[in-house]
Amino acid sequence: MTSSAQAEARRPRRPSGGPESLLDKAVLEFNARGYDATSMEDLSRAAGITKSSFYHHFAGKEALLRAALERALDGLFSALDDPPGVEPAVGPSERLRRIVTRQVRVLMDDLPYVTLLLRVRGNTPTERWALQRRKAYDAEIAALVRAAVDAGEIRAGVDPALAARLLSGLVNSVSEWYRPGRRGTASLPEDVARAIFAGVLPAADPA
Amino acid sequence: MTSSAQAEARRPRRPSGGPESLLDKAVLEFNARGYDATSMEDLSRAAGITKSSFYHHFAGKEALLRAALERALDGLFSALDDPPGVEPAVGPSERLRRIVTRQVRVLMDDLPYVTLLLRVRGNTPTERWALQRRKAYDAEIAALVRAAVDAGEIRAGVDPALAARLLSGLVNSVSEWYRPGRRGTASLPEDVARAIFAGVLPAADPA
DNA sequence: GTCGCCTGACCGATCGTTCGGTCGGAGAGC
DNA sequence: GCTCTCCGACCGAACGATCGGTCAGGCGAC
Repeated sequence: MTSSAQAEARRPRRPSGGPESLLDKAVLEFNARGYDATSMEDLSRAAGITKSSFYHHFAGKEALLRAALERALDGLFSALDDPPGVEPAVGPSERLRRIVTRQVRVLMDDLPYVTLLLRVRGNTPTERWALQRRKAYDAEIAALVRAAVDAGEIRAGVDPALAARLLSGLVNSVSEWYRPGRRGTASLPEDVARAIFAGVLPAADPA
Repeated sequence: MTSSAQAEARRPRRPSGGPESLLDKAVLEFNARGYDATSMEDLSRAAGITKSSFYHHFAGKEALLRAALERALDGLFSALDDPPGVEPAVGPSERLRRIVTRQVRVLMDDLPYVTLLLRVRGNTPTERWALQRRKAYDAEIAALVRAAVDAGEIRAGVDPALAARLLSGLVNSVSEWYRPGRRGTASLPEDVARAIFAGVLPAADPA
């Protein structure tokens, strides 16, 4: 670094803020109105530039969607593995508990991106590609649930396929109401995990 | 009935099948592609008539949505009350259990309509109206959850507001994967209720 | 004839996208 | 220090396509 200008040079000359900032704003618009109902003019207005300027940073509307879904999927799959340095879980049930808490955290951190992913319908090749990757993720969860049932860690009579669907539904539903900055959400990942294993409305212990 | 033709006369001269059949087909298209991404031409093609013929039965696209959402909301609210002749539940917890099972049944019976409702974003006055009615429904559920916690029927430490959201999320997630005609879904309403009160993955009893 | 149902042709508006051109800061040459 | 050139960011105008919706009329049953 011969001068500080080298590091500072990343600052854009105009107020757009670069592709990352544009993507952030676009995803918010997509979530507010829905992808199809959001026009390129909506996006450029939210970004403070003209429609044609937007095409200088992104190839088109679908490229924007692709970039957003990619980020969401990467986040999701990162929840499958323990962070480096952590000793592996003892059984499938404990592994599931860790995944659930991590997935909720991903959902909270990348809320707009994951929300967008969860609403994809499959209208375009990009959307179908995302749907397929999401299906692969769900299959991993389902396999773990099956392993936990087979290991005898789960009460007899629970259908693994149904349990896996309800588990995903419960976890993902957080995206429909969680908003960052809410008080009392620091324990949300653990709260959701507790709801999975003990019930959303567990009966009171007989006093 | 002076002749058998009288009963048969309901059969249309042309293949449309009347407003109800049109609404059924339209809702299926809405769910497959999303409301905004579905054009009136898609709808008329699915119904086997031309676009302009469609306007003979419905005032427009939004009227179609309104009729569908109305049906979904009526179904939802019908789950709040016991059917006539049934003695009332003893406590809020038992009342919640009955509502959950009935709501799942409504979801299974009117799957496309409820699915459409659960995806509404609020872009038009009709959508905002539906969102408002749905919010009122959720408030009823939340009040019941609070009552169950206050009555001491739920394990101490459970946050009523969070529990109500997770409950709705778990129940409504059924719409994302349930398809009529699946085997082993006769017990689904009770299975979901069990997951709410005992957990999606309840720990095995120590043998 | 009349009425219910249906049709093809057409409307203005808006869609995602493209294109030619403007603007201003950065770097090179002197 | 002062030009000259370059280039990335930006813009206005317009493209063909498609959108939701309209309209005047045809056709068959009663």
